[in-house]
Amino acid sequence: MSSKKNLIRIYRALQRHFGDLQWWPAEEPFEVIVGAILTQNTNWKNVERAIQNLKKEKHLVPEKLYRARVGRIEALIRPSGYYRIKARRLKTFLEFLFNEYGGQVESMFLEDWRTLRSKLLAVNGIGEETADSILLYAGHKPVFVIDQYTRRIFTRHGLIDGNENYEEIQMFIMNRLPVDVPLYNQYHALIVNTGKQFCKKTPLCADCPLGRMMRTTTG
DNA sequence: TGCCAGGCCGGGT
DNA sequence: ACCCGGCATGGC
Repeated sequence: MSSKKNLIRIYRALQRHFGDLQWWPAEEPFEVIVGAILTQNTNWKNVERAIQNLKKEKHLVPEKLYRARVGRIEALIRPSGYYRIKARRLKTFLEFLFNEYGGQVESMFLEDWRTLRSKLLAVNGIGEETADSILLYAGHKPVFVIDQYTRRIFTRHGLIDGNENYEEIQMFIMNRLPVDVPLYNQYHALIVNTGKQFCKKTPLCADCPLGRMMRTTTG
C-alpha cells in the first residue's frame, strides 16, 4: 500500500476518533500569532492564562502591544513561561509588522506566502514551526506544521526514521497529501491531540486510535 | 513531586 | 551541518 494512502488512512482514523477540532483556538489571526509565540515549548494551558491577561488588559491588539513597554508585556504573559524572552520576541514581531506592513496583519498576508515565510524566519524568535503555524492558522496558507508530536508519532509507527530535520518531515508529509488548507489545519490538530492523549514518550499506545488502526491492518 | 509542555537562539564543534 | 545549554511557569 502506498504511503499516500497510509497518510490518508491515518487521517481518517484520527478524524473518526476526535471529530472536527476547529483549530486554531483563537478568535482572530493576531491572537493566533501571539499564541504561536507563547506556546513555544510550553503547555497550552499556561498560554491560555497569558492570553486571558492580555485580553483583560485590552493588550491583544497590534497597536497596544507595539506601544507597550517590555516590562508590561512580561507581567501579562508571565504564566506562559520564558516570559522575558517571549516578551522580547513579541515586541520584535510587532516591530516587524509595523515596519513592513503598517501594523496590519491582513496586509502581511497579502504577500506571497513563500516570501513571507522567509521574512518571518528572519525575525528573531520565529523559527520554522512558529512561522508555519502563523502561515497556516492565521493566514490560511497551504503549509503543513511539524512539531515534536508529529516527529514522535510518525517515528513510532515507522513512517520516518526520526532523525530527519524539519524540512524533510514536512516534505515527507506534503508530498503525500493533496494541497488542501483545511486538511493541513485539521491533520496537524489531530496529531497534537493524539500526542497529548496517547503518544507520550513512554510506549503507551494501548487505546490509541492510531495504534489500533496500525495494528489491525496490513498497512 | 519531579517531569514535562504545540521551540528558538547563540555559541561551540 | 549538527549539538548543547539556557530560557520559566503551572499542570498532572
